[in-house]
Amino acid sequence: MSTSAFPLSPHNHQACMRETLAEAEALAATRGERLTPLRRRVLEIVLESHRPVGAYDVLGALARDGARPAPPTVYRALDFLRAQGFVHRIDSRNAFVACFAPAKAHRCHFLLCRRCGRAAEILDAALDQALAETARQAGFAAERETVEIAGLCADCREDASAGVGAA
Amino acid sequence: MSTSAFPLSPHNHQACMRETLAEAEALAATRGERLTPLRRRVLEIVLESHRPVGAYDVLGALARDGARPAPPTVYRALDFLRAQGFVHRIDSRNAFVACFAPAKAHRCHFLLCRRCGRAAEILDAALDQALAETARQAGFAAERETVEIAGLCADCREDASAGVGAA
DNA sequence: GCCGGAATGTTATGTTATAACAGCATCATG
DNA sequence: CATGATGCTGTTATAACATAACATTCCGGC
Repeated sequence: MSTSAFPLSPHNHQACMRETLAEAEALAATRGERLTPLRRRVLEIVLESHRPVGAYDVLGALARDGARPAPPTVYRALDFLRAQGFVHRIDSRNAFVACFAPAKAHRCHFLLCRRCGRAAEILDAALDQALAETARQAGFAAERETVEIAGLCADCREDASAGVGAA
Repeated sequence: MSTSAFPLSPHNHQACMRETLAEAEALAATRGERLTPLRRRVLEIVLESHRPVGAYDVLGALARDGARPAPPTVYRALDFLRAQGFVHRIDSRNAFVACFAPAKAHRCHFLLCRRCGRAAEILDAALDQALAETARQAGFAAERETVEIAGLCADCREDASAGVGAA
């Protein structure tokens, strides 16, 4: 019954990934940018969950593919994907999460569940407005924002209270 | 003429430091916590500017004092100071900044100027409210927030436009 | 003096990220 | 086809940030 920004827990993630990947490919083509096999593979790896993954986790996944790239290879691919808005960085975790709506221009604000580990992108006009107003009042020219709210998502709150005892 | 959250540029920083340090000492005493010489010295080092400093910068400063502590010493002191609210962590920079109002309970939201490097703490009820409302709508139980807005502070905007040409 | 807990010291290592340069692929153009 | 420009990837090395695990010391209360 929650109006959660998180994906429904048992959603069809295969379809979710496939569609997002297709969207990224279309966007890259439109922009004349090259979503090379390596970049595409890195994006797939990050898309595999709705949880932030570390650069070295990506490195590990590539290693399991058989390639044995060094860190710069991964960081370069991630830099490209970030520049395209296909992936966002979670500063409070030194990790990266896929964007599941790369076509929409948006600010990158997140909810991070400490229990299930999922990251949800927030799209909230009132919050955007409040941030803009805060900067304006200080005479500050905002260029980039890091907004990450950590806590418990709706699903995990329910599970936790169910686990403790009375519903 | 800006209502800047940043300190006035040529403020009396000696007094600023001294007062904040005294406030921290009083708070620690009240709480029965021990602001030892090491912790106090680390706090002084972080207080020396309104810019975030890295843990290894602190380490360097301690080394110049003559002590040669290893990283855990610095991280432990910083952990203590953070727990007391005397220092905050800037996630987007892996760095630490002093709190100049440690007695006031507050959420830790920052403006970060990319030109002068200063960090300003934001105290904005409307922003707090918007963040709370965003979480509430998602059924999310917020526990900690990282809010860091990077850009140009009012002083640096003026300098930059002055530098370019017409005032 | 002695004990217990907190603080600090010490050693080693884990984790995240980038600099610098080499090699190779792709493609437009002569 | 040769050529050179550009951009992508590979490789080596190292920088920057952070913590685990255990030893020692400090300090107050008894």
